[in-house]
Amino acid sequence: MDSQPTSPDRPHRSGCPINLALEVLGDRWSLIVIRDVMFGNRRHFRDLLNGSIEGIASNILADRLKRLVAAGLLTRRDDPTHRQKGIYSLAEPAIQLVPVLAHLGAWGRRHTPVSRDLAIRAQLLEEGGPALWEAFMRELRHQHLGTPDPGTSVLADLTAAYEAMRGESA
Amino acid sequence: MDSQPTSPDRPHRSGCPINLALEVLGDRWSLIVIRDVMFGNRRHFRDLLNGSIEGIASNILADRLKRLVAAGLLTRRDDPTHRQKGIYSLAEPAIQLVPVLAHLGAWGRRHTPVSRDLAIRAQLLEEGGPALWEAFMRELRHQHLGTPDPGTSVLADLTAAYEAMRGESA
DNA sequence: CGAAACTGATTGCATATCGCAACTGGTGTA
DNA sequence: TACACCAGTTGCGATATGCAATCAGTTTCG
Repeated sequence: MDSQPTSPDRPHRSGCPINLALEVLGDRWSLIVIRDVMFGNRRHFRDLLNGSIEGIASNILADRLKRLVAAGLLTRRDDPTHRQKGIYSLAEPAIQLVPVLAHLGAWGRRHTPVSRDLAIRAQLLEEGGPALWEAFMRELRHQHLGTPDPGTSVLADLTAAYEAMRGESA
Repeated sequence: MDSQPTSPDRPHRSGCPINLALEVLGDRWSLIVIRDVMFGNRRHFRDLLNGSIEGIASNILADRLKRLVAAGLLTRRDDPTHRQKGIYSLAEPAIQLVPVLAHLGAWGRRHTPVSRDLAIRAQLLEEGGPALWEAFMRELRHQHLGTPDPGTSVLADLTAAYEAMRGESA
């Protein structure tokens, strides 16, 4: 039984916004899972487990999904095509992490030894700026919350750029 | 002997910018320490230990300072007024976390039960936007890296607002 | 000088979490 | 019926955390 740094009943360390954000997201896996749901559109347990380039363990994944659902960042609903499967979706708070992830990616690109193919999405996201983030967030709301189709697809562009970059260096 | 999730010799989980950023910052204390150096201008071990509203333990603080110095986010120099003291300063990579912290604070303010007084700085930082962040970063470079005095002081404004808010609710 | 207070840390220990691998019980497919 | 696949759990050794006590060197002050 994995329990976590911030269990629902534990008192908060402080009322500071940065601290409280860290109490939810401040570990080595939570944002990785959100990233994979967001940019990789991985919606099932197995997708997230097998598609994880960082190699998340199944118990950690199970625990993080549980926690993130409890924290209101993800929602889970049954998959109608498979009785056992659950479909995980981003909730609005997670969608509002787009600017955080964009800046975090930009920082990583500048200050850590990133690989070229994996950095291209961060670069496009950074260069697109707040306008692109907003478009992306609209798209995520459509995909995950069922709001009207915004028409454009930032995600497709990001994925295409990544695939192109991957093909190039292969 | 505390060692840490990302020791210098351990291979990286992946070359993804977000992952690599998380390998440096993805724990419950690293960004708290950076926040306190940045916004609280705490430059000594004891300042950080005693001033910590979240109550960081001394061994964790010692370990994080060591790690952050090793990662190039902080620098440490001897204090000329006290042979034993070290003065910790933000290095450029840490200063470039300002937008990340601003967004993270904004997110926390929106989606977690923040306290009013501690949220005011996040609010001002959010409302100020990128222009204010740049001014703040120039100020941090002056304070921590010894670049020319930019004249303005964002930090003073943030601190004053916090003090005012604290006095109000007292 | 010498005691007391303060400095940046370190140590020991109980508890919690992580990472890994094996496993469980249920489901879809042929 | 057999088999591959599914979400998720369990057990366990290694590692990290939280807490209190402690350490040795430094400064202060009588």
